[in-house]
Amino acid sequence: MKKQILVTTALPYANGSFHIGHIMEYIQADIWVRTQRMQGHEVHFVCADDTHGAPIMLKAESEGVTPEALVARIGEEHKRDWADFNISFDHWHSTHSPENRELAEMFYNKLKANELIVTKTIEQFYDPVKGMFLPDRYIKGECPKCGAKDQYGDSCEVCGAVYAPTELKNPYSTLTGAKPVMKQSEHHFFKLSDKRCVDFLQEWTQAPGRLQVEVANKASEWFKAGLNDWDISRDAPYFGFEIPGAPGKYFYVWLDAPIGYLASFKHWCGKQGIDFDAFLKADSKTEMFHFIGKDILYFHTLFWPAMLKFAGYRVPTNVFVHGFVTVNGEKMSKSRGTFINARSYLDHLKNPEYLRYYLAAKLNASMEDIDLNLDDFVARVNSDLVGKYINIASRCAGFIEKRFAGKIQDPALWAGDETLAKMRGSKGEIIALFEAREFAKAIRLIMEMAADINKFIDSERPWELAKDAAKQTVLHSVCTRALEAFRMLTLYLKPVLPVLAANVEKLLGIPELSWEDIDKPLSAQNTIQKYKHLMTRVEVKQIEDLTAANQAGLQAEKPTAPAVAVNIVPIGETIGIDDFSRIDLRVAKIVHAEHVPDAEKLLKLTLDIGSETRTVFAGIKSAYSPESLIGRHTVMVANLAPRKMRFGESQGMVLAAGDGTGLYILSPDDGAKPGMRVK
RNA sequence: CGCGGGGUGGAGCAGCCUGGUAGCUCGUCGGGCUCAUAACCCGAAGGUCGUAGGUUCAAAUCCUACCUCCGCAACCA
Repeated sequence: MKKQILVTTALPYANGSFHIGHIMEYIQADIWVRTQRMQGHEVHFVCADDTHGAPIMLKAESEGVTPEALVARIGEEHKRDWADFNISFDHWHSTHSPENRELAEMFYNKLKANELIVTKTIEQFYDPVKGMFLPDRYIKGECPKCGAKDQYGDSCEVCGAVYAPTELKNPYSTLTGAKPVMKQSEHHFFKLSDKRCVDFLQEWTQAPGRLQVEVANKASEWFKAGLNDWDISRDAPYFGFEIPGAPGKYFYVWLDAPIGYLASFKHWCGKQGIDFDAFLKADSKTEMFHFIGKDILYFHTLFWPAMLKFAGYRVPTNVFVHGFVTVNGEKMSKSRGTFINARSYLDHLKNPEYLRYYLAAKLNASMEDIDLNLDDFVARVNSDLVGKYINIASRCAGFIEKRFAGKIQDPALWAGDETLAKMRGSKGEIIALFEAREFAKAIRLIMEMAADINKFIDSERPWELAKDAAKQTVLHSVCTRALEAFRMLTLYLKPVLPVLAANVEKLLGIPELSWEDIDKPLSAQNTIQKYKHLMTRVEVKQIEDLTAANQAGLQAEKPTAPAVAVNIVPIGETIGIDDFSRIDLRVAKIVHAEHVPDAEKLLKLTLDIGSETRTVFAGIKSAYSPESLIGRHTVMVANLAPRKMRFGESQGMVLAAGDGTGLYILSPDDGAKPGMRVK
């Protein structure tokens, strides 16, 4: 029976370019979607840019453009990127669209009619200079426990203390440097704590066989803690949709983001003449799947199903959760050149199918992180794809083309071949693995078959048969069977490698392959074309260039960034000369510098100040390597009371300038000697 | 004791649910072959399956504790 399926991937936030983490999700979903389509199912695969919220508003402001212009520009870039990775989205929309506004308002009104919207007055930090409420991420201050400066409102990265933003000492807004004040505001909440929601979500998330077990476990943890109401409004100024009947209040970006799935689909329905309402109605027989990363589980397993349910729509059939991409075993890092964005991959590696294959060879249905190991990437692609799989065609197509005028042997002569029959018989297993998102298992199975065919060719020795006029029939048979095997391998790999498959279809002179074609072997109708390379190997050099370019790109970015946004903190209160002279500043020579194990921000410095040496822990790891500091002169506060830290005693403080984005230690002019007083 | 997921030959992974001589790809070494994009085929070396206990006739696999790595931590997006 033909299924009707709606598939989405998580909406990317429209404030930056795609990196391979985004692309991994799209590739995973795309392989799954293509598997379904090849079975003849009706699949609608949509996504959109997530465009609202304070960060986009502020980024647009800093660039001197409107938010609309910013998200339009990013949207165009996104579309080019996914298209170049052969992701088969039917439609790509934007949450800043008429459809989304209409749907968001409707959801809100329906939830309100269901008595699931409540208002409460809350207190929040407010930046009086900027005139806006501040999300926690824009507030910094001194740690209430250890006094470390420039800490965020949730925890201290120096001493590890955890606290609320209101406990920060000398808090300031990272936007203006102003001291934030507490201000009251009325917010709208979605009553997730309502018994109807809790009961429904309990049942929905814990239904056997629906969510991945890890996901269901995580959800049950949340139930134990109790569900809290969800704050869905934000105060102006905010880039988003104004809440109906609540002037100055806007929908929180996360409210309209998932609705954006439906907005995108609705737009697509309009173009295609599909009945949107019938597809989405509560008792619809259609299916709906969301591919997401583990970081946004909460939104997709709690808020979203509850919103759909109580607005009277059908709920997701399932939510497929994946882990994160690491590169060479670690989180992507700009300084190591492993922060690979989509465009730079394409510029250097050219062929998106390398990545599609590599990721497929590693992906499974769990939410484990997946590692892109660059050495392994080269080995795997070259060995599996080129050496094993494509090599089969390369070994045999030439014989058929040159010696048999491109015609394969009469199928009646090899119809009963057991190896081929066995390969055909794997169809069900392979489709099942793709559908279960066990791509790595499917690839292993397929590559095993490719290895078998290479062994077969090797044992039959077509190159020797070719020299013997009496053995032309055997030669014809061997090459024909190998090519038929190649055709099947191509079919099995088609969800992963759509472009390569299309080229193979041309080579073999066959129509577009779908799953049922497994039973339609090559025949006299097909003419094998002259073999041309279907895929070139990945050169190690290309990978080196990619990482080098990423590092170079980072260098180039640096000088421009601070120029746009230097955060000037207001001048402090006036002090007398007496106050100043109490601070004993000395020229210090950094005689040694080293990393502190387990410390995220600290370097341990040994300073020579003439009369003695001091040990100082400085929070400058992010900006300096120890090697680059040794031998330098700088300025330190010599009479600061020693402070015990987790890693030892810090006997002073090194002076450095910074605005939260960069960090620059001070240096005296040449000639200054350790121990000289600075005044 | 915040939560989740890992730790298997040099690298990347499978096996673990349903205990029973440790498997795949790459790399290394030796051999073969030459149709093919230095490819393919055969063989070898290399592992106390993170550590310590426990259950069992038998544990990579089940249980407990610990060590360690990665990621996450809703009222940020």
